[in-house]
Amino acid sequence: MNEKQTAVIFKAFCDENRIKILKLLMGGEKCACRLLEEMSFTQPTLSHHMKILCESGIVQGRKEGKWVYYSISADGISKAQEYLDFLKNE
Amino acid sequence: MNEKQTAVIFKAFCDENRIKILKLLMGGEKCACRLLEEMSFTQPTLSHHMKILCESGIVQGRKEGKWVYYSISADGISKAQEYLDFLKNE
DNA sequence: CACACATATAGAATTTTGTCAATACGTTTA
DNA sequence: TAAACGTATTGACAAAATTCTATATGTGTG
Repeated sequence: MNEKQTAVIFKAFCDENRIKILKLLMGGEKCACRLLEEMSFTQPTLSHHMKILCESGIVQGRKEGKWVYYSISADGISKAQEYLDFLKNE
Repeated sequence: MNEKQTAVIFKAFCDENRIKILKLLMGGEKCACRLLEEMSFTQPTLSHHMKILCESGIVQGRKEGKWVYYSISADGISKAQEYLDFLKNE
């Protein structure tokens, strides 16, 4: 994994609002509209953050009719964990 | 740990150049001047990145005479790992 | 003490990121 | 089919991050 790809993964965690979104998703899968209720910015901004979270692999989206349900991806987190393990044990 | 503090920790990993610096530090403690040789930016820019890495707790600096030796902090990485564990197991 | 060297800080320029309003797209429902 | 609803995209703007040059600070050396 190169430097750029690693940075993309961790982009998920370097913004305060995205950490808050992840906190909300810890309670389980949530639809975008429910996340929006808890955040203090507009719908396009949420959409932007969800894109970054999905690109990082830490979050996954599932479309169902009009709604998109987001949840935390254990596999995505594992990738991040592998990097930290690697960094620690050398 | 609040959202802001978490974001500060992970700032270490969300820039390509900082990932490269961490990679260099994986080989063991290195002085700033040696890191600078490997990077393709100026000395003040390195200084800036090292400040962010130290503030995140992922890197620690040790001053010796004119030189500053930087190394990876296992404790810092553990903090990041704790957060990822927390995120995963809910 | 004066100079050289390693690093840090200040301030400015540039680039990237976060945000919003407007609008497009896709799906459901009347 | 038209309207309503949830989400994504576009484009503009503001804020933050990255980078540079110039300079300051601190430390060792002649």
